[in-house]
Amino acid sequence: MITLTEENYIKAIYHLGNNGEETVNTNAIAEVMQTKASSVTDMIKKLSEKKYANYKKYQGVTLTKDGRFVAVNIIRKHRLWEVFLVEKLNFSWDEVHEVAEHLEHIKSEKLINQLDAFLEFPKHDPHGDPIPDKEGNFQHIEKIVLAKAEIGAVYKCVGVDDTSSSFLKYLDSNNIGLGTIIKIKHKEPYDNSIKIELKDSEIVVSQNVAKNLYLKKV
Amino acid sequence: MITLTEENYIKAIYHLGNNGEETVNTNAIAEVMQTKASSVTDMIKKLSEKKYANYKKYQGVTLTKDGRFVAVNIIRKHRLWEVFLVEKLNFSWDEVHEVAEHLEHIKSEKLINQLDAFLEFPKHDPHGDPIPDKEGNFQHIEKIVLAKAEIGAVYKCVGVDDTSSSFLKYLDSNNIGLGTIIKIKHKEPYDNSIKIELKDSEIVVSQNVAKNLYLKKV
DNA sequence: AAATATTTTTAGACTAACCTAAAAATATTT
DNA sequence: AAATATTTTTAGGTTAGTCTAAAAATATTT
Ligand SMILES: [Mn+2]
Ligand SMILES: [Mn+2]
Ligand SMILES: [Mn+2]
Ligand SMILES: [Mn+2]
Repeated sequence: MITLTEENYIKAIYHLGNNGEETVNTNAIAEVMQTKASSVTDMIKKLSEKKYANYKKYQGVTLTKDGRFVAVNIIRKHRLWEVFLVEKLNFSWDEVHEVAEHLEHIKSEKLINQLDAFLEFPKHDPHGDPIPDKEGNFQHIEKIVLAKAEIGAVYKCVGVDDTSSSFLKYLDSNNIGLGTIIKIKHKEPYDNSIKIELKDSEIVVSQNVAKNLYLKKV
Repeated sequence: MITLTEENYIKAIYHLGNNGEETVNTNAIAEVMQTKASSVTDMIKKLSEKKYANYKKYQGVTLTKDGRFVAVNIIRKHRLWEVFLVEKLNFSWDEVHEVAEHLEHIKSEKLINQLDAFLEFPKHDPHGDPIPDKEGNFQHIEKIVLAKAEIGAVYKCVGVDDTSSSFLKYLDSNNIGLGTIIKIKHKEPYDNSIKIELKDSEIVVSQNVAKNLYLKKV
């Protein structure tokens, strides 16, 4: 049996370690989990005993194969529920994350596989993130961050890094969504802001925005 | 803040007390919650402090108005999710209860109201139980139990008391579902079994079955 | 390479939800 | 109305997940 709290730690370790590849340290986990480092140490020990994590004192933590599988499965559920909320229940993309944080812990194979079918096996969630299949496989989406885009080139928006409501609402208010086509007009060296051309407007976005919006060349 | 465990106790008290009307005693709660009486006492005290229950030592417990509202809301969520599972995800009526036990604790007003709309405001769940609206109101469904049906009369099946998978599968295997029309042929005084006529068969059901199937005269 | 700073772990405590065993209250028999 | 049985509560303990404060290990500066 795996608890809800254990699941959340595993997911945090997976994301912090760049999809379960790198070692993650205690303080980083404490920060995203909103707890103290000492609590994290306790939990890492437990995850290690349960064979979800590899842990050597003072040396950080990585996920085992089992741990990665747990993580990918929770992410699958999270993202499928996000699609459901947007596609079927008329949520907007800035409202789904919070609810999906809870729905992702419902344990029923049949539920999630039927949901997947009901949604017609979507490949990405409302933020452009890939949805793992039953076996835990998913494609890496090709994308670059707006901050590193070439001047003059034309791109399609394919994802966001920050999924906070405030960022997504900002994008909404500037008519930027997944699929939106933009052209890079100018990069301002002074503050790293970027001027982009949209369908019928031209706007300047801050470095902060430029670091959180993913693009693909068209 | 109300915990998942508190919610489950409140729901149990509501159901045991005949929709929050009657006093419920400690042992009865312990039985349905699968815990010990001493744990129940602890929890009742907590619910009483939080104003969800009225409690006098040794005198059993009733729900307050707040407590009943919590209960009805969880039941609303439970039953809407059951409808969703059957109508949209192709679950059968004997598979939904378990999953709904978890889904009923997801806390999001918007989620449940949108789900309600998506399902087109269903009035009952897959077991014939009424679904409370946003305000917590629901109609009492008129029904009698098969055990008390009149010989010779014709009825429609409108609900079940036992929602266990084994009972529901038994009904399935005998082609009895909600909406099925039956005629009462004979009551056997020896063991209280009842002979009923279906569309193209005649079967004898045990007292146990007769006590768990609800009917309405047609 | 020593001193200092940072990170991580340990030690000991707290709360929620549970347990067992014993005591107290209430209900039922005699 | 006593005696007995049943129900409920209390007392004290356990586990998961958290905390603070202090100790230990590692990293960075001087
Ligand atoms: Mn999300
Ligand atoms: Mn997402
Ligand atoms: Mn149910
Ligand atoms: Mn039901």
